[in-house]
Amino acid sequence: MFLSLFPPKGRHLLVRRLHSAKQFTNPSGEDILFRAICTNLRQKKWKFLDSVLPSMTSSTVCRVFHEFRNSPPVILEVYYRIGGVRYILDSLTSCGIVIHLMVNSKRYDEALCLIKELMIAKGHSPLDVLKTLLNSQRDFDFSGCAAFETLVRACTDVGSSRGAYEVIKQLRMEGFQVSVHAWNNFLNHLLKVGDVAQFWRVRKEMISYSYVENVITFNWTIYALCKEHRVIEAISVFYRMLKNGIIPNDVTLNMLIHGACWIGDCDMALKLIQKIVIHWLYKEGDVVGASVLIADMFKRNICPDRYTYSTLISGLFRNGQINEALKHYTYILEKNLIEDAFSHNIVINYLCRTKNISRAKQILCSMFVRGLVPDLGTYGSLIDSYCKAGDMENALQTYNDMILSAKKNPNLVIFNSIMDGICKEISVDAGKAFLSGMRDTGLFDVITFNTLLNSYCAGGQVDNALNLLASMRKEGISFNRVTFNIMVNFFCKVGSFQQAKKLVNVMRAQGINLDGVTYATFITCAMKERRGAEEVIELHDFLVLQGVIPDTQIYKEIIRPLLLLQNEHMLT
DNA sequence: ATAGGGTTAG
Repeated sequence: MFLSLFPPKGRHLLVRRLHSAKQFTNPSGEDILFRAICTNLRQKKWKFLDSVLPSMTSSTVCRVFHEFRNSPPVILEVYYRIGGVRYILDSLTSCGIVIHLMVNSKRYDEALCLIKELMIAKGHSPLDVLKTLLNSQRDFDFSGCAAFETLVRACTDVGSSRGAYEVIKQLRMEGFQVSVHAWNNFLNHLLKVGDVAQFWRVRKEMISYSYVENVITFNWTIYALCKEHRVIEAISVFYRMLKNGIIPNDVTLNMLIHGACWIGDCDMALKLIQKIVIHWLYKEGDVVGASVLIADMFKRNICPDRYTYSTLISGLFRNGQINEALKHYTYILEKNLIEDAFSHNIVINYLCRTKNISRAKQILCSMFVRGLVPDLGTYGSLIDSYCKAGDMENALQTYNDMILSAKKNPNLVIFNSIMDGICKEISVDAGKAFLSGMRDTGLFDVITFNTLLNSYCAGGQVDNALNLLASMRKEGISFNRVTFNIMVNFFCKVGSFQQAKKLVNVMRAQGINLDGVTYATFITCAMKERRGAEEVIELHDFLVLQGVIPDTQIYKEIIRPLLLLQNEHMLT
């Protein structure tokens, strides 16, 4: 088999030389191998690679890539034949070439994978990878920003907001213009991880570079304002959008409805639904060419859809307008406007949150009756509420029903719910075993680890907690705010406020902002520890200086009285 | 590309 791969002439000699190349990794051996590979590749004799694979080092691969740098198909073929990442991971140059080629041939997922491996398995920083990509772009005449933008995406995928930002900044310094698309993706990521403050900074920066916002940018802006309950401003952004000649779409409309529900103005939401988005525009009178735009929206069939109604119902529940919510739910049931499980899930989830699991189960049954298949969200809500109620038996029963009767495979969220239930209701060791099962399925994330970490901390198992943190790092799972909050809580609870403060510094250095939970953790622990007023206030000052917005309730109930007391003291 | 439900921390 080995022999048939060689050209007949001189076959014997080549095999012998190859054989010695295998045994003695001297430079000439590698040279012979390299030349043999090149000759065979030029003749498109791919199978030759398979046979010499055991003798190929990453430096040979790198030389081959360099040799064929102007023949992308050859390099990609070699890359796949040698089995992908592991043979080239040691050589940043090879990786740079392959990433560019993958992106140019629109194999984004594979490029993403390779970049992530470089960062996770090899520990290269995002800026290291960028440098490599810039070098190979220069050395091999690649063009465009697509490879760099894939790197940004890889950073956000592994949870490194800071890495993504650094890459974008560095690219700017190198004179590259990242696309609006890439900025939008990054903005989306910041909203996803809940870093609204950073969202605003990045958006401002993007505009300061005179990027033209498109409909997606505007939609994210409206969404961010709605999330912060700044609906009036969201509406004014909507107007600005019209003025800029950017036609809002159904997503824009649904986001505004979302915002209206958040501030409890469901009437406004309803009006938006009835598209009264016209009367109202004319009344404001400041919209140039509104009629044209609105006519266009009509043409594009922007009307209430499944998102609209589920957004509204969910908003009503959140505002405590239960009857209103149920009224709309019944309405869409009667009118047969429901196409999927979503609206049912919202009701089920409300019932679960209010510990009405039996009624939630009734809705599940009614879904079957209506011929509507419950989805993972339906089961997820039920399973989680059983777990939270400490009823692992029913949680696992529902889990089995889902798999056996509904033939649905659990997803990450459901695994995480069960993980939490197991840790809290069974044992942390059982949780650890469950994690290894999750690892086997490839479904685990930072939440999974946080859940187990929290259990270790709650049980005072410091060594296990630290080991878990180390393995997170090894597997490329970035710590998030919750990870830090768990550790801060641990240190505060054992009275090591100094350690907890050190952690806060690490958080800040990693670009993770503190939040109300961090604040509440410090202050409530200090109170429980019966620390003196002076120390508690000092902690408060420290946190405020770190940029945290104090939790309103804690500030009112604890800090303000302490400050008043201190003032009185100073006066007397 | 973007929007609705379900997972971790006080």
